[in-house]
Amino acid sequence: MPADVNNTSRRITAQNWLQSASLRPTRQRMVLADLLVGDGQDRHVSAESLYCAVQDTGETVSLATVYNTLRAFCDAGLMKEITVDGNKTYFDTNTHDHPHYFWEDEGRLSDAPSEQLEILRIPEPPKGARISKVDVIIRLRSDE
Amino acid sequence: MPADVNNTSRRITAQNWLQSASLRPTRQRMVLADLLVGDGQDRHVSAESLYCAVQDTGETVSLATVYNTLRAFCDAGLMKEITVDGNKTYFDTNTHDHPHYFWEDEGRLSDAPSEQLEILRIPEPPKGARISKVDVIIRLRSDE
DNA sequence: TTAAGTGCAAATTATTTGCAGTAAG
DNA sequence: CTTACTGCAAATAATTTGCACTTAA
Repeated sequence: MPADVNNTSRRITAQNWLQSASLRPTRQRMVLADLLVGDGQDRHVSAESLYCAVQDTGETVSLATVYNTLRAFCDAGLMKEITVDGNKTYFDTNTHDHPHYFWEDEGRLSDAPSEQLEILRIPEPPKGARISKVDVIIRLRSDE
Repeated sequence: MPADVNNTSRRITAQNWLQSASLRPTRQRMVLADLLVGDGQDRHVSAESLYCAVQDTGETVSLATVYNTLRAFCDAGLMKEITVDGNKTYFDTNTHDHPHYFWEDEGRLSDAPSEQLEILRIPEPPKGARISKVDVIIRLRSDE
């Protein structure tokens, strides 16, 4: 077994994460940041799901602040917004371009193994335009 | 020059299109269907954009009916819903899986040349799940 | 001390729905 | 005739915003 299964040494603290984007470490932001990057795993959340996660910790952050803070994290480049479902906005702590699974039955988003995606060529951008992002979303349904 | 530049012979009439899905050819549906498949081109619309297109023809169809009818066309398999922007729902008359360009500046959706997209391998679905659809969205920004 | 952050309630926006009237088969 | 379709106005749902209060620097 490797020495550092959980990659503790490279784990980013909520504190550092906020600091790296020059965002003030308020109590609310610390609570959210901790839920988002506290264990070093990539997270995919909606405002609502994150709000529920906060409540499970016993802490208090208003729903409006969850919305505003997720926006702030995106503006600061700490997270990326992912559009998969017209009714909800999802946010990803992994800001690199990578494919996603969207579990249609549950409305849940997760990473797809990017090493299993091999794209040889993508359509080139029409003249006058450049590619800002390429989304690959693999929509899943549970077997019957 | 080829004999049939506009592919007239294969062009589907609004009438036939509705008929093929056993949908009653009401005046409103005929107006919308005509705008959607009348010239044999694939169309990408939002409820709002289609509603405006209707008004340009001088015809009248209520916005609610545009919404309901687009839903009905999707339910009948005549169109596909495409999710690219959390604030608006887009519909495509081309029901086959194919890549899209999304012009972020204008909020416009169009087909990307699918022959320029070469995907060698996509992540396999986790056990218990099957792939229902793979979306490839190439987001574009105008230069400078 | 002061600019930024927070929370509430109200506003906004896209879409859906209830229902009474209209039209297609 | 009878069931599906349409249109309006009201309902819904996710997200944003105005503003008075609080807090980090």
